[in-house]
Parts: sequence; structure tokens; C-alpha cells
Amino acid sequence: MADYNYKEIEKKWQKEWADKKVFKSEIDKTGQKEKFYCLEMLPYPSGALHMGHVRNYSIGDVLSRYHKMNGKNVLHPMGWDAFGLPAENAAIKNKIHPAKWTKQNIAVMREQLKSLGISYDWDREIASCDPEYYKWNQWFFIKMWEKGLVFRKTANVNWCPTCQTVLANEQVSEGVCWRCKNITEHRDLEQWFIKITDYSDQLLDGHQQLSDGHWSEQVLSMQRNWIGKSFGAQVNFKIKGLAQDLTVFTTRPDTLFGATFMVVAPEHKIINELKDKISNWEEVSKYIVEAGAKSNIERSQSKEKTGVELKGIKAINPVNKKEIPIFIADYVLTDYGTGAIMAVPAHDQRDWDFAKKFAIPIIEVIHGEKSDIEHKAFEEEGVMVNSEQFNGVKSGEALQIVIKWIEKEGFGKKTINYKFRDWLISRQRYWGTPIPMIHCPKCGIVPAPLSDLPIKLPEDVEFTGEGESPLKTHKAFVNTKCPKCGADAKRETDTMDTFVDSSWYFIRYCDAHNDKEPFNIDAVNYWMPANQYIGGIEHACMHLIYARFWHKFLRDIGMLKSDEPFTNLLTQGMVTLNGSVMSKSKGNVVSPEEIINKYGADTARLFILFAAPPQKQLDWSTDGVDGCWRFVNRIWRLQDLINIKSDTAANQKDKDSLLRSAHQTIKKVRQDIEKKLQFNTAISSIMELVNALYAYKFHSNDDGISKEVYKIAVLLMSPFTPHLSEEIWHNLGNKSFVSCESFPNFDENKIKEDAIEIPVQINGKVRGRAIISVDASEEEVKEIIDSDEKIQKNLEGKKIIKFIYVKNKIATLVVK
RNA sequence: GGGCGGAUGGCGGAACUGGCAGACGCACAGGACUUAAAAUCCUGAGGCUCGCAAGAGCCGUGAGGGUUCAAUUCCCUCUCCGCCCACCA
Repeated sequence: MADYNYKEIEKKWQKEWADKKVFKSEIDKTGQKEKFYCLEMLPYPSGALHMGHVRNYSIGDVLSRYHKMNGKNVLHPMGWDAFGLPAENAAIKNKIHPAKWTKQNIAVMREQLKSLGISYDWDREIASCDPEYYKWNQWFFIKMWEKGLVFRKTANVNWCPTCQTVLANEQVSEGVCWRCKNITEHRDLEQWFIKITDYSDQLLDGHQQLSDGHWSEQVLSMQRNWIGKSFGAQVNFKIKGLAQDLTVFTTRPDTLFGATFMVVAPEHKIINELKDKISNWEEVSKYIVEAGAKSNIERSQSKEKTGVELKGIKAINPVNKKEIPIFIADYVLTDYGTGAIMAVPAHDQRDWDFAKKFAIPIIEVIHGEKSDIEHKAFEEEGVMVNSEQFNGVKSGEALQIVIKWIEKEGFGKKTINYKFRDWLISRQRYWGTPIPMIHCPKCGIVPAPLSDLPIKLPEDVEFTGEGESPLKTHKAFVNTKCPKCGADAKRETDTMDTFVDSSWYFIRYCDAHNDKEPFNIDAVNYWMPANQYIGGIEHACMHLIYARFWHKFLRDIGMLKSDEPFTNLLTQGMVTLNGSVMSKSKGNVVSPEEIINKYGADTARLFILFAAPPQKQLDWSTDGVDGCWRFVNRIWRLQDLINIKSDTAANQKDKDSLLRSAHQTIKKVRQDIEKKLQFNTAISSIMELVNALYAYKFHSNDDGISKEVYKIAVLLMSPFTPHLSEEIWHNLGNKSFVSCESFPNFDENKIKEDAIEIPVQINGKVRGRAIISVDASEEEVKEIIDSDEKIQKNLEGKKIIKFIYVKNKIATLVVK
């Protein structure tokens, strides 16, 4: 047999698969096949695949191929998340149009994916920068507008005064513009939002059907945290001598009697409303300016609390009518709760720090064993004290009791608060989906007529990096007529966040080239939800929440049936180098190309799957790639061995044992791939089978057992090393594609062994072994042990107190 | 500060539902083949102690304690590392 020429073999089978459309997917109208939609996160076309991609797509390919071989009707698509900032940056730096840059990169990366032999149905490929795709972003946007889910609000953006342009967060590092290195500032601009918070509770409730192992607890808890639902109360504090209230949100109404001051955020509107009453206005306004200059990060990093009392006004604690001071301080956030708090220094460390600094009384109202309010706030549970009629109530029950009382007395109500914010989707950039709205001086904001979609990005633009978005100055794009009244009007020039593109691409795959509608409902209801989604843990919150939201919205407007888009989620660990994330800016990116050239795609795939279980972080090292290369070659060389003729007769025991190993391996591999998604152990068990084949003495008259087992090994390997398996399969005389063969099934009878060896423990230590027949009774095992010389020697002069036998596992004697 | 993971040989990692810790692989050592090397094939190996050897004994899954005939696995306390969130009231 010739040497293993991976270059030739891999190219040959990639061409065969493409020519014969082996991985083309279609709806099965007969309904005989179960569908399996295997989805991997689509890449940003940066120009080259990195190791994280190889890992992601190798995992997906194993699952796709495995399920196809198990008779499922598999959908396995791929596409490109093609809008975004790097293309625009490249345009500014290298004077190349973003579209051209992106298309070039896609072409390169598509070839790389093909050279890895991933089983995609390339007929369904999409790129989000194609008008045929982003047309439907616009269509959905208008649908959301119609449903009242889109609104406008001013929001803070990064602004470079030198370049006169809006900057994305990624373009500002350490407060400096990425291009001109000058200091950036903040500006308030009118922005577009999607009211995703309408779906807060649905997004939380949806977790129910994702738990129990479908999604990892890690991701679910990250999302829970992100949405941040908390229960508490709104309480109104009167301002002394005025009709006005100051309302706070608190999760601890049980500590109301301990509220000795109040704090409002520097941006709180009450400050301006009561300007006349504040006697130290100069000091206050100075503080507001200082706080405004700080970024949120700077604010949260400052160790010491700062603030200023609003002199001349006092609040009244509604529970005991005591007058308490009001401060402004930047540790209170304007956009959470009501932007104001009641401060309970005895039971909140932040308030405690503040009270100490400003010499405000600290009153204990919850007492517990570990209370030590002289030195720190007591934030745990305890019993209410100094709280009049509530004294003695445990803080567990206190919450409900106090809230009821507050509601009865009429100075507050039960409330739920979320950390979750609405989705700011507008970007003042060129390379994204144009927001399909029109500003009419008479009619206001009017959506573009659906028949005008797509609103295409003009191509004849220049990229300087200075000034406003190039769309703003593109007259042919901007100037239009109002669809309502026909007057001269202006197009919106903001584009959409690229997270919009990735929020529904997996639905478009189901009907990728539909030019009449976003997708055909029947096609989507056939394929969706995706059975398995695979991608990086870094997308646990944003992308996976946006995509779930989008899907729920589509369900609500009747465009699909399922509640959740992804039934099972596998979050792969990151591929790092010396512990840090590979990134272009750090210059530590390892290209997969090198390894593919040197060892071939099959070895590369095998190696990245064998190195660690998929969920785990994988610190890149080529140590061990030789092992996979050797293993692949060992399988190849077995072709020679199975044809060896030998004079000695085949031994029945050896034959049985080899066949048993094969069936045990099938069982293990099936479990590891399907149930545990643990590919490293699946591979190691196939390695063991191959080792068993090498240890087996080959005979010409062994009834084809060795050949049969070899075939099993080749089939088991085919999801991992598809090219190698196709070639050997073909060499073994088969005309079919191994990719379309059935994955081996095991026969429980062939796995069964007659006799097994179990350890015998005496007082917890292994002191001997017993060979027993499978499923032997306790008495039988005891007899075997009683007649074992070695074990009996250990028992001399001792009394057996207890005998424990775990069926087919272990026997234990407890002696004195 | 909160939440969620994790810690096993020189290294990557195995271990069902509490049942022989270290599968498989890397690196390493020895042997076979070769004029030689590479490749390949075979063998060995957690640590310590005793033994010429076959072997025997003890220790061992971040640290300490507990439950159990039996703990990497369950419970308590602690240390360190990673990720996410974070002055979220």
C-alpha cells in the first residue's frame, strides 16, 4: 500500500462530495426521517480562519456527520456575519471598499472551510451584507416599528472632536481615538432602540425548557444575571414643606426604619426642580459637572465615596416622620431603579462607607449573631429591631409583611426591577443595514414602503474616517420623498447594529434564497428549532439573548411556531495561547493553515478534538499533534495487515475477544458523541480498538473477523477523519460514500463477557482478585473468595464482620 | 462585592449513579529493524520504602476536617485560578 498521501486524498474527496452534492439538504416530505438541524455560529470574515473556528466547526461536523450516518435528515449550513467595523477600518486605512474587502475575505475563508472537509450544504450559504439578506432586516425593523417595539431616545455616544465622528466602543481605548489618538468625549445623540425589555420575563421563563442539560447552567445563570430581575418596593419620601415626593426603589423595605439619609444620582431631575431651594447650589453644580466628566468605568473604580449634601431641603422618612438629609453622589446610578435611593448605612456597605465619611447616624434595624455595625454593615438575615411594631420579625418574612404595610399606608408599592436595558441598535456608520426610515418635516418619522426594500447602501462613497458617516453626505441616498405626503424628506442615515444580522440568520438558512418573503413558514417550521447550536461561551449573553428575543418576536407575529430557537447549546471553550485569548491586536494568532499543510485536515480536526473536551478552555500547543498523525497513519497501514496470509489457524478466543472489543467501542463512541458530547474520549476508545487490531494475530482463515472489525473502525472514524475513511472505504472495495453509510450499531450479546475479574477488598484495601462468571450471585462469589488461598491468607486470625458484594464490580470484606 | 466554573503524574486529559485513581495520547527510557539515522514495531513507567528478582508495604486527586465497608465523586471550612456581572440600592 502506498504511503498515506493526505493532500491528494483530501482534495479528491472534497471534490467528490461537492460534485455529487452529498451534503445537500431537503425537506423530507415522506416524514420518514427525523430532522436534525446542526448549527454553528457564523464567522466574521476577518480574512483567515483561526483555531477557535477550527474547533467550532470540527465539533459541528462530527455531530452533523454522525447524525446523518444515523439516518437523520441533516441540515448543516454556513454563512457570513459580513457587516461590521473592521471592514470600514480597512477601507479607511487601505483605501479598499468595505464590500470588496469583505468579499475577498469570504472567498479565502470559504476555501479554508472547504479544505477542512466540513460537510456544509453550500447551496444555503448567506452573507449578511448582501441586499437579499439585509432587505429582511429592514422588513423586520418596520414590523417591529408597527408593533411599537421600536422607539427613539437620546443616548450617550463616544465622540472624537478631532475627526468629528462617532466612535464605537472598540474604537476608543483608554479614552483615546483609535485613529488620531486624541482624547474622546461623550455626546448625547438621538438613537434607535428596540424595546427588548418587553420580553424580559419571557426570556427568563424560556429558560425552563432549556434547563436539564440542554443549555449549561453557566449560560443560563449568566443570562439570568444579565436580565437581573429583582423584587422589592417603590417607596415615596416626602420633601419637607413641599408637595413633591422623592421615590426610591429598594429590595430591602425591611430596613426602612434604618434609612438615615437619601442619595440621588447627579443626573436626577429633582436637583434642577428644587434648584431654588438648594442653598449651596454652587457646590452642587460643581459636583454635577465633575461627575458628568467621568465615565462609568471611572466612577465605579473610584475607591472612596464622594458626594455633596443638598442643603436647604430635607426628606421625611415615611415610617417614623424623621427628617433626613439628601445627598447627590455618583455611586447612585441614574438608569437603575428610580435613580435615587434610601440609604441604610447599618445594612448596606456602600451606604455605611458614605455615612462614616459624612458623619451620618447609623441605626441598626436588623440584628443577627454576626452583627458588628461599628466596623461594617450587616447585610445578612436577622431579626428586626428599632422598628416599632415590627420588632422581632425575622427578615425572611419581613419583606412581605412590610411591603403589605407600606401599600396599606399608601406611601409605596411592590415593584419588580430589571438590570436589562433596551437594545440600542443604531450605529452612525456606513457598513451596516440602513435603517429604513424617512424623516418628513410634516409627517415626522415614516417607514419606507415595504415595496421599496431593500434600501441599498450606495457604493460610491469615500472613506476618510473623518466627519460624519459617509451616508450623511451622500445626496442621492439622503434625499427622498415622504411616502405619506410626497414632500421632500430625508432618509435616516444610521445603520443597524450587526447583532441584528446574527439574530435570525439561522432561520434564513431554512429557506436561504427566498426573494418573496424572509422565509417560507413551512420550511421554517420543518427545520426549526435548531437541534444543536455550537459556539463560543463569549456569546452567552448578547447574541444568545438577542437571537432568542428575535425568535419570540417572529413567533408572536405568527411567522413560526417554536418558542425557543436552539434546543441544545454547546458552548465551546476558548482557544488560548499561553493562557490569553488569541487576537490580532495581541499578535498571538496561530493559523490553522500551517498544521493543515503539514499534517492534513483530518489530523488537524482529530487533534483539536482530542486535545480537550469541547467545553473546556484549550491552551494551544502542538505537543501531541504527532500522536494524532501517528494514529491516522496506523489506521492507514492496517490496510496492509488485514491482507496478510498466515499459516496458523485462527484462535476462536482471540476472534471473540476482538469482536467484543469492537462492539464495546461502538457503544462507547455512540454514547460519547451523542449523549456526552465528549469527543476526546470517543477518539481514545477508537485508539484502543486500533491497538487491539495491532495486537491481534492476523489470519487468512479468521472468517473475516479482522476485516469486519477494521471496517467498524473506519466507519467509527469517519465523522472525525472523513477523507481518510472515504479513501480506505473505497480501497476496501466499496462503491458508496462512507459519509452516507450507517454508523455501526452494537450488539449487546457480543459485548457480554462470560467471566470477569473483580477486586476483593479487605477493610477497604484491594488484597486479591476473583474471577467470577458474569452476574454471579453473592453466594457464588463468597464461595470463590473462600477458596482463594491468597485472600484466605490475609484473613488468618481475623473475624469477618461484614461481606459486601456490588454486582460485577467489587467484593469487600470487613474484618476485625 | 455577587454569580458560575475549576484544581488529578513532567504535560494534555480519563474515571458509570460513591466501587481497582491515572484510560488514551504527548514527552521520556529500553529493545527490535537499519551500516547509521529517521520512520515503524514491541516493552516500561504516579511517588516513596524494602528486595538480586518475582514481588511486598506505605503514601497519593489544591489544604484541613466529616459521613461511609469504600470518597477525585457526598457534606463542612479554607486557599488559589478562570469566566461573567458589578457602587444594580
